[in-house]
Amino acid sequence: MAEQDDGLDERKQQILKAVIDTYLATGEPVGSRTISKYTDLKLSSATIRNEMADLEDMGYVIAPHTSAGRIPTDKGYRFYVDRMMQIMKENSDQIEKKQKDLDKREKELDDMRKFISSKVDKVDDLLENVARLLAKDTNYASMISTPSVKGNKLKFIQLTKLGSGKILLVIVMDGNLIRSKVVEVSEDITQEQILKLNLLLNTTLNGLTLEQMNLALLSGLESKAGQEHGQIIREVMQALIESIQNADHLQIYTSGATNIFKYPELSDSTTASELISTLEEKKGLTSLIKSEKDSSTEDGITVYIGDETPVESMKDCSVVTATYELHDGMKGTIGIIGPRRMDYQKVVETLKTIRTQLDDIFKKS
Amino acid sequence: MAEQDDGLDERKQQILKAVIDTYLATGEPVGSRTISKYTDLKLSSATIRNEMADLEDMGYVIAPHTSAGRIPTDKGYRFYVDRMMQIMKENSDQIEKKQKDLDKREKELDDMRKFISSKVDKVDDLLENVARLLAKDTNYASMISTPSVKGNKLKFIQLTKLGSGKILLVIVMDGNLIRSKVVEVSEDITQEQILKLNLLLNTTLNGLTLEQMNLALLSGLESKAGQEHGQIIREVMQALIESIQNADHLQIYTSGATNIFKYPELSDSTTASELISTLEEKKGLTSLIKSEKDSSTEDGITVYIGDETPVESMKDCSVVTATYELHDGMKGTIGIIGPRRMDYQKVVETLKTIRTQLDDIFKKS
DNA sequence: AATTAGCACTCGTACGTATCGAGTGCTAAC
DNA sequence: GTTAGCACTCGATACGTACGAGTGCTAATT
Repeated sequence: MAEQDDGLDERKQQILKAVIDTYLATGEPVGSRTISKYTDLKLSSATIRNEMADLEDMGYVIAPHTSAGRIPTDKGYRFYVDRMMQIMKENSDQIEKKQKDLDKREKELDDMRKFISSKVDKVDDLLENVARLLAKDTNYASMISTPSVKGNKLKFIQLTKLGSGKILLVIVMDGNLIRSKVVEVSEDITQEQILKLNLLLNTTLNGLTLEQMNLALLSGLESKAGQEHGQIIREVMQALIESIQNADHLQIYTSGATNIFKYPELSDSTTASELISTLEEKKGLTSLIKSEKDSSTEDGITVYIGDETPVESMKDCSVVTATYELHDGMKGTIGIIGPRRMDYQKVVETLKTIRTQLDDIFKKS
Repeated sequence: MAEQDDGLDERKQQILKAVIDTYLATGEPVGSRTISKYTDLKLSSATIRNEMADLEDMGYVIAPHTSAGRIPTDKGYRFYVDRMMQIMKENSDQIEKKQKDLDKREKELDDMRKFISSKVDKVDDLLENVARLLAKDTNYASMISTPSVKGNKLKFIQLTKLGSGKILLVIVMDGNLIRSKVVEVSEDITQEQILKLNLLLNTTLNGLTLEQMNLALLSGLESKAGQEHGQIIREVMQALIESIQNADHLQIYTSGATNIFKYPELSDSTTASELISTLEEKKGLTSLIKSEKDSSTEDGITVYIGDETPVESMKDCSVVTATYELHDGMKGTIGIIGPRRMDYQKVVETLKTIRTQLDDIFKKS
């Protein structure tokens, strides 16, 4: 009943929640009268006013100008996200939500299944479509990164003579990921040489992860093979090394960038332009992709509010990211980018179900 | 001296050109006084006014409101592009342009060379970078499509047993384009079967273009192979057929979408949103990709002005496209999307040099 | 002591009016 | 055929007023 951590007593919390909830819905500063009616707590606007003044002093809300209602500050949002979303989770307004959830999930699953059928060699398409789906579903912008394959095990390497001076190099990894390349060599290589090389490579490298094939191992292999087979082999090995090192080239898909125009606070032409640029260019998004550990929430979902985001151009946004897992520790990142006043609850939920589904898909393949 | 086609005498043409030129530069309606000073034709503003009134009657320019200057209509732009740009080409203001051109081209060439070094298996990266370059260079939005490989000849097909129930399928085409896929089959196939199949496929299909491998040929092959080798083979063939038919999946890269914010007439939030959406989604851009023939200009460069563009959301834009050639008739399309008042001359020139460079790169590989 | 009613005050928004100036069309003079 | 001159139009800009939502504070109420 009395003061809790952060000095917010029960009632202040309720009022803060009310402010944020209605602000999320309307996007406009919310006044004391509104709350006095909206909530079940039977309090007059005057009382609310006093409390809100306190909340403002404590930095949870702010009034854009003297005679306007209050809007949440980043601190307010943070409190809301950290403290209040779990409470809601356990709470009881799920009667109506259950049904909605079921419908939505059903639809999502359906959409997903369509793309599962198009199998593994189209991971790219799958991810792209997931991004699209997310964006359409949430009305925010979405991004998704291809999972790292660094931890993937090598299944099979094959060199094939293609014609004069050209050799086809194919690398197959766990999860049926394929990388292929045509290598041009200065001299011809004999059929026999290729066969031997194939054998050597497969016996030496098979089952290793890309990580384990460090430079030392590979260049050791290169010189060894070169000793036996000469200069051309060295060229081939060099190409192989390059291929393996480039195999992990991370890709990022985005969708729904234009959703930001649905939120006036982001529609201003320079803000929008910068935002869309970073979404288009993709490079800037890498800082959102998570390394193993820093999953701040237990379930690998992170919420960045306003300035907290590592991406400069998203200072006026909030970003929610989740990781999905391929198999052993290979992670990709999904992200939702929207206005500060995004529906955090819905986004977190959506992200969770999508993540689960992706996990399932990849585990099967 | 007298009336030419379209009823525009020499002087009217000069005035029209002046209007358009200064409007391209400023983006604001241009008045009679401005032109009277700007041009070398020694005419008072009053005379210009009369001429401009005529031009308005004929539909080449329009006044946004009573007391404003004139801006070009689509018809005006069209005339400008069709008639006047060749003239300028031959004209003499190239003294200053030459140097600028040289610098620019040099820079472009340099940038290109960097990416040529990264060779053919990165066509995608190359094209993406060309798009970026174009966008940065012109300050408009750019798009570029991967060339069709329908006309590409098959060089090599290879099936490899990968493990139980899995077969690696690799297709190599002219220009070292590779498509690969892992095929899952219900039963194991023997090593011997695979070798025979490899032989059969290569001897039958080698040198054919993807186009020539029509369904009839392939399914004939399928049943023939199936007869000899049973059910599993049929599955493999089926996968092959799919692969070949999907091999030509066209990709489109875009860049600089946010450049449109540099032009107020496109910055309005709904216009911008629609435009950026179609650039982001890419699907809508396919109508810009050209079939062989309809190169309206001799050199395969097409200029769409305003409503002329086949893309709905670009009604307020102009679009200039060019085709580049891989080798035998395989074409890709480059496009620039900007405001009606785009610098047509510069864009056409830039497009031409880029196209030439692309042609060169691909001819070498 | 906490809550509430009441009220003066603030400030953003909408709207009407006045002013300004760029540019036109037209007429008459050259 | 060209140009000077002038009345006129109309968007843009600035300013003043009215309105209303919402506040903060004080005094009354429970």
